[in-house]
Amino acid sequence: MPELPEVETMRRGVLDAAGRRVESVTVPPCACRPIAMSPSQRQLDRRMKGRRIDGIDRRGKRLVIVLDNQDRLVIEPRMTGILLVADPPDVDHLRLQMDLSGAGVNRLWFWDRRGLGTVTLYREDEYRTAIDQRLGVDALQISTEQLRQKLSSSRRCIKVALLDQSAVAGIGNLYAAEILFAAGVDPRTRCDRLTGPQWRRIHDQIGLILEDAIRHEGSTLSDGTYRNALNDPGGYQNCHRVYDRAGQACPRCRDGEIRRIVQAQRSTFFCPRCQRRSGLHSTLREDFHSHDRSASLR
DNA sequence: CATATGTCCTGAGAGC
DNA sequence: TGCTCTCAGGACATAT
Repeated sequence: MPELPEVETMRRGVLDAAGRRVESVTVPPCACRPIAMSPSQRQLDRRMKGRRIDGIDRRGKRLVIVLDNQDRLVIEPRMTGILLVADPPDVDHLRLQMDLSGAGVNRLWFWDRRGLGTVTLYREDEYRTAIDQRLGVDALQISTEQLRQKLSSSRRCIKVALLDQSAVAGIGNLYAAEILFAAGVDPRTRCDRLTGPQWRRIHDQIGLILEDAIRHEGSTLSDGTYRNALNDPGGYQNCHRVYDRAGQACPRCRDGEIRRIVQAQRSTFFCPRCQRRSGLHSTLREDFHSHDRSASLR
């Protein structure tokens, strides 16, 4: 389920494509129905052929390929989409192929088992209105004050609000759970009841957890779907402390059990002992956070 | 306006 | 063994 760390890993994995020219954009023969693509493959090919790739950016969970005429190809991996320069896990779910000029990395593939991903080519002004203005500040760029300003008047639970891409872009279900655990905040806390220190801890942990996950090249869950551009699994799944660990002992307090609840039709995992609604926290909790920080930087 | 719910999709795993 | 059912959660459309 690519979230910010996985998409950032994809971006880094295909950076070699920058500076090359697009030779063709095609849909490989595959058994699946086509993914949502706009405009059509024929139009994509026509508009991109011969263009130089000026940059490969990321905004939240979206990968943005910037062409020399300032058109932008936006790839949304959603649940199972990945970008590859190596051979794909199978050829049955290849959705798009981009052939590039030059030696070395001269082919990019978008592979997506479930096919919920999308590929869209925007002109510069379309990109501004459809992507730039609709998405919140990237989770790695947002300040504590910006985060607070966006969410502190909301009545939603903090876990649900963190998934709102128009507030802050890049956090999904998995990292929301890990961030709130590290921040010691109960995921059911309403945004408008969070204290200043809680907002600060949440903001700190957004940066620390996401950066740590990027260092580990993202999370490859038990279904093995997520891969980096070389088709290698990530490593951050071994660092998860609450996600998909219901019933296991809490890695911090050891006594409590990780609980699974459902919020907005999505699983939330947390430790009821370590994650409190109250803004007050004990000395023990401070120890937890300083320990947490050094662990994250390891 | 803010917030909540339904929908798409495929394959893994559970239960019988 | 093979069938049916449920679930995973990204983003958006529609409903409240």
